[in-house]
Amino acid sequence: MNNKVDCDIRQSLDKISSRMRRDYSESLRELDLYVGQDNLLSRLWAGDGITQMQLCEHLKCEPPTVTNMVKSLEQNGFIHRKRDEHDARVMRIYLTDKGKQLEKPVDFKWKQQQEKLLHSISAEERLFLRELMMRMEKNLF
Amino acid sequence: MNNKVDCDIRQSLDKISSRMRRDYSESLRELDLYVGQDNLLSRLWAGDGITQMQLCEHLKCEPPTVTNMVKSLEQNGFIHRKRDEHDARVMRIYLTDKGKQLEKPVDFKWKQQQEKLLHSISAEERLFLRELMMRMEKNLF
DNA sequence: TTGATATATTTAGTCTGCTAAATATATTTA
DNA sequence: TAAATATATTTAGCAGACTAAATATATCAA
Repeated sequence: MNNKVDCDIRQSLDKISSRMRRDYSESLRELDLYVGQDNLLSRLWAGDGITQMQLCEHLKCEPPTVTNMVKSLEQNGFIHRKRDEHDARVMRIYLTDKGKQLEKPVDFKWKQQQEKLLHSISAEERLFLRELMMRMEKNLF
Repeated sequence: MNNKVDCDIRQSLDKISSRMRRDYSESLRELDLYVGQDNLLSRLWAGDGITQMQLCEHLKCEPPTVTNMVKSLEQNGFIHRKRDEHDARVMRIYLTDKGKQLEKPVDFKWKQQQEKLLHSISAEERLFLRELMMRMEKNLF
């Protein structure tokens, strides 16, 4: 096994993902969003009124991370929090109108970023790439 | 073009890299390192006495990031800083013995992580994967 | 030589992440 | 019912990463 190749794959992965994150982050600033917040909103666009724990699970991150993101999004008026009526430990997160209106522009930016990453890669190659990625995911989780 | 596939590739990439980062981070804590610091040290193992600007370029990050990483590594005794003799603006970074000794254990952990990611993927597949990644890199930079 | 510009680094402040510990509320069990 | 345990969230504090602005030193040009 050529170890140099393995090494380059990992390093490449790191480089690609950090660069994408950076570019995407910059692009999202035009919408007054920070990278990561789009993913949280994305879950809410699919249905809001969910709890912070559910957001944790979806974002695959820890509770304090959600607390901070939610706080920041609320301060910017994209969402609001309401305590659950039946369980006072639980906070439920709802979109504001301002938050709802972000769906289309975020989707556009996402697709733009997507196309930048993959434009030189054919449909068949994308399929194969996706399959390999899913195998890598399985290896990690 | 199937948009769902495109979407999954990006999301997959995000998931894989953040999970790897998390796992690797945890693994590095056994060596009293934080994720990212290994990469900085790695550049020094290839030759120390370089400037912070050179580290920036290698790590593809901004100067304040290097300032903070270097400060933390210095506080933990892995490196030390010395002002350049001919240009007083420049700080040069050197490994301490403690820093030098980390090379092998970090390399071991890196390989471990590498193998976890790729173990179900054959040599030919790795080659192809690497080629695709390099094309994606080109798309981004 | 003085003034303008360029370069290297630091400081301050923000966000995404994390862990550990605190708080508040629910549930279970003795 | 009271105490122990479980669950949801917050707080505090740290790291990587960023931008904008400050600082210090070099260089270049009039």
